[in-house]
Amino acid sequence: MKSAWTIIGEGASSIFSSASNPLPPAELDLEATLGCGQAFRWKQDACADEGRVRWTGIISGRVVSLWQDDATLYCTMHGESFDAALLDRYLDLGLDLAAVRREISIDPHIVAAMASYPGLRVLQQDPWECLISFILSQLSNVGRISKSVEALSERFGTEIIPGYFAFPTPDALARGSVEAFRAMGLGYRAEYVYRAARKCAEGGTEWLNGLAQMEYRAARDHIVLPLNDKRVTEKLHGVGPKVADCVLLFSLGHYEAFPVDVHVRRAMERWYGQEQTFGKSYDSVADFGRSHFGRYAGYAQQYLFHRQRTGE
DNA sequence: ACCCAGGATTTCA
DNA sequence: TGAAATCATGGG
Repeated sequence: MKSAWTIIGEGASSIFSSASNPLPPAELDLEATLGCGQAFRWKQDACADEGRVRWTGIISGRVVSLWQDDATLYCTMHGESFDAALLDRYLDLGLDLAAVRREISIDPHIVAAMASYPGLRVLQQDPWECLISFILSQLSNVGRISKSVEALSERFGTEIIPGYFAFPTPDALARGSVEAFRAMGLGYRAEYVYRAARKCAEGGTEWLNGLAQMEYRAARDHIVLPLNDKRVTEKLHGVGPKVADCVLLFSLGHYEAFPVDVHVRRAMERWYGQEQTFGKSYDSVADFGRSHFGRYAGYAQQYLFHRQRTGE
């Protein structure tokens, strides 16, 4: 997984550029990628350089700003060094997006979905932050999820520079409490967050990161155990198949994962309901998504999700 | 006041 | 295996 892009400059105002290897606009659409609801901490800068929209967020404890023009992606990263590998991994720049689009272009509906924002990329976020974010996502909405993640960061995370907080480590969150989380408006998800924090504070996050090395289905079964499984005491609470799929897709490189929420179910029934009758179970939709779109089904899912939410 | 939200768990047939 | 009730709350 080596990036095709080169880096120019170093330090706090480095430029992540494509000078010797131009970045096709269709390879990265910042607005679609950072604003489509797969990550929750990116904000558009009100005053952008020369009228361009700039996005600022936190990647693994580094404050990062991104903007672009026709052929170049610019990046500034707060701190002493410019970590190109960090950005490369987060944006998954080693993945040939054009090849992915080609591979999932197997019907008019998905082609139409991709046409509006061909540069929408699936991110590869920090698994721990991704896990908590999507535990918070259940029966919620993108705006509220963002507020909750931000609130947790401000209260339990380290302040990197004034006003910018790292997402809290498992240890930091485990120093909180269900009551405190509730008071912050997390609702019944407060207990899920606290238990996940305790588990990862005590047992580490290696087991979570290690899921990237497994086969997709084995990885999901490792997170979501059957109710009568004897290892149920080790189970994460508040993590069912949908949240698991989000974590596997958005942070662990499992492009086959096909998260099915209300929007995706709606989209699937709307555009594929003729050829396929979906049952009520989660996997009746998710399995069809995988068999229909193949190994990059997760990408198809994200395009359909985005179209269903923003399109007509 | 009413409905919906990037669902999961528990209960009961 | 599979419905149905329950969960806590902000935002439209």
